[in-house]
Formats: sequence, structure tokens, C-alpha cells
Amino acid sequence: MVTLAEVAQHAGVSASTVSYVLSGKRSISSTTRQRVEQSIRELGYHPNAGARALAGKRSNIIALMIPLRTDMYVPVMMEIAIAVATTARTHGYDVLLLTGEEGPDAVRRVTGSGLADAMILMDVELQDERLPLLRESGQPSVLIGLPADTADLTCVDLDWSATGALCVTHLAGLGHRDIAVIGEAPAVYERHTGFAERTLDGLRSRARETGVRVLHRPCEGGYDAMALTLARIFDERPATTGFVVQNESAVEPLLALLRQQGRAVPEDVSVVAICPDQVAVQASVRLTSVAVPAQEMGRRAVEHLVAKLDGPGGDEVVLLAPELTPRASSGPAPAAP
Amino acid sequence: MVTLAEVAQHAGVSASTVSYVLSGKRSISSTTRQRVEQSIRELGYHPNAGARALAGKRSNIIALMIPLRTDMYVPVMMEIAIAVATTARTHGYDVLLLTGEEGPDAVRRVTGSGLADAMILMDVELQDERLPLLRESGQPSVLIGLPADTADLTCVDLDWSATGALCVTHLAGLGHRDIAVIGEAPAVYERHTGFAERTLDGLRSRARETGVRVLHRPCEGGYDAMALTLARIFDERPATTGFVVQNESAVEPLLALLRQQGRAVPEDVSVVAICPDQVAVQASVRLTSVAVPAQEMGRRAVEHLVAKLDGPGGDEVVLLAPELTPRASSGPAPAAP
DNA sequence: AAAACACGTCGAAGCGCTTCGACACCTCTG
DNA sequence: CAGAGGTGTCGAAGCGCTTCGACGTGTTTT
Repeated sequence: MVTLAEVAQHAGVSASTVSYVLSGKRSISSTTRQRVEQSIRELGYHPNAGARALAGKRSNIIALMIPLRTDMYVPVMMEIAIAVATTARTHGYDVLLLTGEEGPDAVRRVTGSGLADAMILMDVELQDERLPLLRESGQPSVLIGLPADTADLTCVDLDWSATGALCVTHLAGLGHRDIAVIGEAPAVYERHTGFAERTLDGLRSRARETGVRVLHRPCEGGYDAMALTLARIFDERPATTGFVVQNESAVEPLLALLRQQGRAVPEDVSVVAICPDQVAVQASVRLTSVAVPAQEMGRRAVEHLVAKLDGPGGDEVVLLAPELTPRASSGPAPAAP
Repeated sequence: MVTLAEVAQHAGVSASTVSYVLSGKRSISSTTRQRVEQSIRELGYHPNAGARALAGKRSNIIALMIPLRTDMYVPVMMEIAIAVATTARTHGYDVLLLTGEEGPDAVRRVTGSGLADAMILMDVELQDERLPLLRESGQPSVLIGLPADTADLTCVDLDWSATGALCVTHLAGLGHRDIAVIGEAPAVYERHTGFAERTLDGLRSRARETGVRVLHRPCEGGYDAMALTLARIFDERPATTGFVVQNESAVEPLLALLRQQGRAVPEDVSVVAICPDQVAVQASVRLTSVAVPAQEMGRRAVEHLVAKLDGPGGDEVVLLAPELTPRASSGPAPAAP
């Protein structure tokens, strides 16, 4: 393994000079710089990460805590993770993957060991156990998601409340008066995941404003669960003509069931999905949807973190504005019979 | 930040003693051990990762290289990644997430910098550019997937060839004589991804043995692409009664299209999917499927790696035997008209 | 009773890097 | 032309940990 010292010797300079060439923290004449760079290339030198972390007091690693559960939005998680990793690399950071399994202890471990310089937390609950630890540790961090109390915290998230409102506005504008919301699995609501509850708030308050009735039903994914849920919805609100779906694995079953029941989309019922664009365009009906900007969330999270790491900026809550793309699944409400 | 030295002082022993308590590499009287452990707890000590890596010449980090592209099997990737991360933790390792983006350079960087002790590579192509580097670096590694040449390499994978064969056996056993294979997107075949080609080999050779005709068509996911592909298949082989699908995002579209064309599943046509069980049971028809054992692959990969890291075992190719679960999507071939 | 061996502990060296202060040397100023 | 101020380079001191050899003590062996 090639060391700094060997590079220095090969280039005929001192070790510190090589270090300064690498870091650019002191000016170096261009002749020496070139000589050193040449040696680095010839010897195939890579600085040792451990030594660097020890001496420099920063590891150039960002920890990313992803949820262990896979009961929702797996592709979104994956997309965020990939965006985080690639964005981090462009800023010279690597990404350490932590699963929720360890729980709050992971925060302690990473903070205490200097393994990572900063953390990104996903799947944030409204009252998240990890937050007290994060605050007290003073470790730079960004949440992807929004807890109940955002004091001292930087958060990046889609504006879910606006997302919910946007869906209602769209359907209300088309004349729909009875809207059903197919939500995530009950477990997601039970653990008070921020995005689910906020979406609901947005839906409901806009519904109140526009005089639309909203019926919300959580739903496990899959065909059978969806069949049951749908039956109950039409049972309770036979006049339902609009659907908002916030559950990837319920989308296709819903469409299949509606078709099967002879309800045409969008002539008889309209469907608005909250999902990645890819899902929306691949469905059996091209879905009017509000996209979940997964890539952007990951990218923004890293950028905020990096900004904090060099020159501590303040805390901030960044809510991305939702955008609704009308496609083939929504249209004017049918005339009342 | 609490250091070893502070713990030592607090416990009234030398630093080396604390270190030996931590590592267990020398015997320590139980009195001192307890005293030290007590101090560690009271001070909330966590060993510094960088210092440890530097002095101990191992970082206790495993690098996981996941593909950047998301043109296939995202949930499977995610599941593997999570399994890798959790299994690694149980062995005292953390996981560094690398995306394919950097390409072969990532191998060089990780190897050279001592950032990670070992690597796991996913999305291995038959002639993978990263392999020469891996071999020459001598870094412990495990591939999830199977390249063309496995010399000096440890690989873990589903036995895709057997998987393909199993699907044909199942359908042939039910009397189907014309089978269509809906494959991954063309790009996946173009870059010679091992699993796709091997599955095809297995399908074809078993088809030859059982006297079944096989028509293979790659397919981008989604409804429209599937519609086109399906039309072509029935055009070319109107007698097709069996389908093998190896493309998650084609499964639901296929079912919808068959339904729409009035072909009943499984009375008129049978469908066998190669996908995670969750997808199979959530589809609009409960699918006969061969599961992709994502968790097990991740777990096994880590375990092999850990075994290599302490006491270098030999290289090995581990092929997991596929299992087919019959569900509601396959049945006897209809009597010839 | 002396020699041999464990056992438990300690001090010191060193892992490869960053960074601080020092020191040449050179170019401006007044 | 002396002093001030820059510039480019170097040596040395750590960063917090692991590990090796050494050194008491207490126990066993001959």
C-alpha cells in the first residue's frame, strides 16, 4: 500500500508538501505541484481513509438511515438512496448505509465513533425517537420527512399537505363532490408517519374549503385488500366519483377492480395517484398524478448537509412544491343521475 | 469526545488494558474487566473509527456496490441491500453504499484507501469491467450474480438456469406446448447481465428436452409496451398457452391484457412469474412463481465475506436452488381446439 | 527449594495523515 | 540598501487506537 511518505520521497519533497498539494490549503509552486501529482499518478496513491479521518477529524462519510420495513414506497426509498449516494460523491463524500434496525442506538454509535460526519434520516415519524439524541449530539443532520417539532432541525420533504390539497382541487375543479382516499397500510398511520398524516390534513382542509366530501381508508396493498376496501367505500358512499391513491401497490388493483365493475376511467370515476411518475405512466391507464420527487429530495438533503458541514448555516425546513400532471385517469365528473 | 485514555484513567488502568478488554485478545481479570466496562458505560465511550482503522488495519466496513440504473428489479435490489446491511451489523460491520456510477474506479478507490475491508458487487455482467481490478487487488469480495469466468471469485446467486428450466418443467407438465417468455428490457440483455441470459439458457435447454417451443421477447415494463409485445407474440405463435414472465413491471399489464382479450387465467393461458413472493401474491391473480430469494442472497454474501475476512477460505460459487410455488395462475393446458 | 511457566498488566512504538510554527528566499517599499 | 512583507517548503507534534515485548506475581513442576 502506497503512503504519503512514499509519494513524498518519490517526488523529492516533504510529506507535508504532498499533503498541501492534496488539500490545497497552502500555496504550492506549480513545478512542485506537478512533480507531486506525477508521483501520485505513477505510484497509484490513494490517501488512507482511516489516517485521514484521525488526523483531520472528519471522515468524509455521510450516514444514511433507511427504514428497515418495506411496507411502503420501496422504489422511492431506493431512488432517494441512490440520489443521496451519487450527490454525496460529487461533494467528495461516501455514504454509510444504516438500517432502522438498530434504532436510536445507531445515532449514538455513529456520533460517538466519528464514523460519519453527518446523518440523513429517512422515514421520520412525527414523534421520532431519534430526534432527541440528534439534537443533543449536535451532529449535523438532515431529515427527509417532517417531524412534529422541527426546532433545531433541517428537513427536506415534499409538501404533503399541499399535495393533498392539490389533489382535491383538481378533482373538485372537475366537478367531483365525493372523493375517496386510498391510503397506505394501517401500520403506516399507526406509527404516525408524517407524510401520511399531513397528506390527509391537506386533503381534508381543502375538501372543507371546496365543499367536497372525503372518505379516507387505509389499505394494505394487493388485489384482495383493495377489493375489500373498494367494496366498503361504495357501500358507504355510493356517489363516490373521485379517488386519490397514495399507495403504490393499490394502484393497479384499483384500476383492475373498477374496470371489472364496469366503471370506466375517467368517464365514470377519476383517479389521481400520488406516486413516482414512472409508476403513473406505466399503469394500465396513464394516471393523473402528483409526483414524489425522490431524486430531488435526496439531492437537496445532501446539499444542505454539505453546506452545513463547511460553514454552518442555520436550520431550515424545505418543502418542495407538489406538481400535478393531468393524464388520462381524470376527467369531468359524470352528470348526476 | 471520550477517548480510550480517558476511560483508562477513569478506571485506573493503562490504555492498553482497556484496549484488551475491548478486543478480548488477552486475558483480563474479571475485576478489572468489570471496572473498565463500568467506566465505559459511565463515560459513554465509543471507540473512534478512524483511529481503529488506522492502528488495526481494518475498517470494519463492507462496501456494497449497487447498480445505478433502476431499469429492473428495484425491490429485489433494495431487499438485498437491507439484508446485507443488517447481516453485516450482526457481524460488527457497517456498510458503505457505492453506486455503479463511479464504475471500476470505485473498486480502485476503496481498495487503495482502506475505506472498506471487503466488497460486495451487485448487478454483475458476464464480462464485468470491475472483475480484473478486483482479482488483481486481492481484496476480499463476493459477487451477487455470476460472471462468465468465476475463477478466483466467490459468487452467490440464484441458479437462474435451473429457474428457467423449472418454469418450463412446470408448464410442460401441465401440457403446454407453446410457451412465451416475457423478459427484461432489451437493455438488460444488451449489457449481458448474467441472470437474464442464464435464465434464457435454462428455459431453452429444458424446452428442447421436453419438446416445448419457446418464444422469447424482451419487454420494457408498462402497459403499452406489454400490449405491443403480447400482440406480436400471438401473431407469431397463436397457439401460445403458457407464459413465463421475468419482469416485474410487465406482470400486471400482462394480466390486464389477457383479461381484456377474454383469455382466462389459468383456464386458457397459464402464467409463471419469476419475482419476489410479495409481488406474486399481491397481483390481481395469485401467481404461480419462482421466488427470487433476495434476503438470502444478501445474507449469504455477507456471511461468505466475513468468513473470508477471518481465516481466508477458498473461493466458491453458491447457487441457490429455485423453488416454484404453484398458485392460481397456472393450470392444465386447454385441449387443442 | 530452585526452575519453569502462566497470568494479568503496563509502557512505548507506530499506523498514515494534517497542521502549526519556523525558516529560507525573494520582491517590494521608502 | 535595510527592513517589511510574501511565498513556498520543511520538521515535528499529535490524532486515538492496537500490539509487542517486558515485567511482576502466583502457581506448578522436578
